[in-house]
Amino acid sequence: MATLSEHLRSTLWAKTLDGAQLARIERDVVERFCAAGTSVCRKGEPVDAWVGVLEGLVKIQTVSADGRPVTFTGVPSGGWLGEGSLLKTDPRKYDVLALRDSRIALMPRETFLWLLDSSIGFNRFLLRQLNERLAQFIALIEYERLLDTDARIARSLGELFNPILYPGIGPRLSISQEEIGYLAGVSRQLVNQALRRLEAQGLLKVEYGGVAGLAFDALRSYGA
DNA sequence: TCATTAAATTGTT
DNA sequence: AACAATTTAATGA
Repeated sequence: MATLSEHLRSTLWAKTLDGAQLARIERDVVERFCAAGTSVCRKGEPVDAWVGVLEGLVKIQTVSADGRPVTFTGVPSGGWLGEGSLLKTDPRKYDVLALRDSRIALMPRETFLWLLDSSIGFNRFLLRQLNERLAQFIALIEYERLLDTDARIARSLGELFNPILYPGIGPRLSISQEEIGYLAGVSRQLVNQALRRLEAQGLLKVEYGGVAGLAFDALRSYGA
């Protein structure tokens, strides 16, 4: 199993840092284990760290007034989240839940702000990530109104394979159909049927415990 | 290495 | 939601 240090060095943003910067990151970032089903951080808490997913899968969601959970997006290995909340002083506006046993990295706010002041490469990474996320949420509104099961699942998978936000993903995504259901907000049965239809269209391959060979672009624009 | 068992996941109703 | 079939992982000979 890769160490925290190895994980940090392999992130996109760390590649642009010099030795001294990297040394401070490795000193300040702490690792936390989150078991499947437990929360990584909760809505309403003060935001004191940038959150990275070293291994595993988490989802970002809020709970609506009538108690119905609404998932915004999933974040797999290699993803980082919460930079928006770190730049403001408001409490966190959403829950982050671990869908699987996950190793989580926490970069203290102070370190995050220091990096922001000292590394152009880090700023470039953040700008790219914020821009990508914005596009993602615009697309989300579009699909929310379509309410088509196949399209929602295609979009969810397309997000999880977004190479800009989540560069650590390989050609295969290990995710059960049940987990896809949680992310897309549909039942496992519908996920199963939708996956078969998507497979029939050549957009992906259904495998045991995961999906492979995804046509990333086609999935993201599915139904459009 | 192989056989057996348990656990996880999938496919169907 | 429940059930059966399938795949993987774990165990021990």
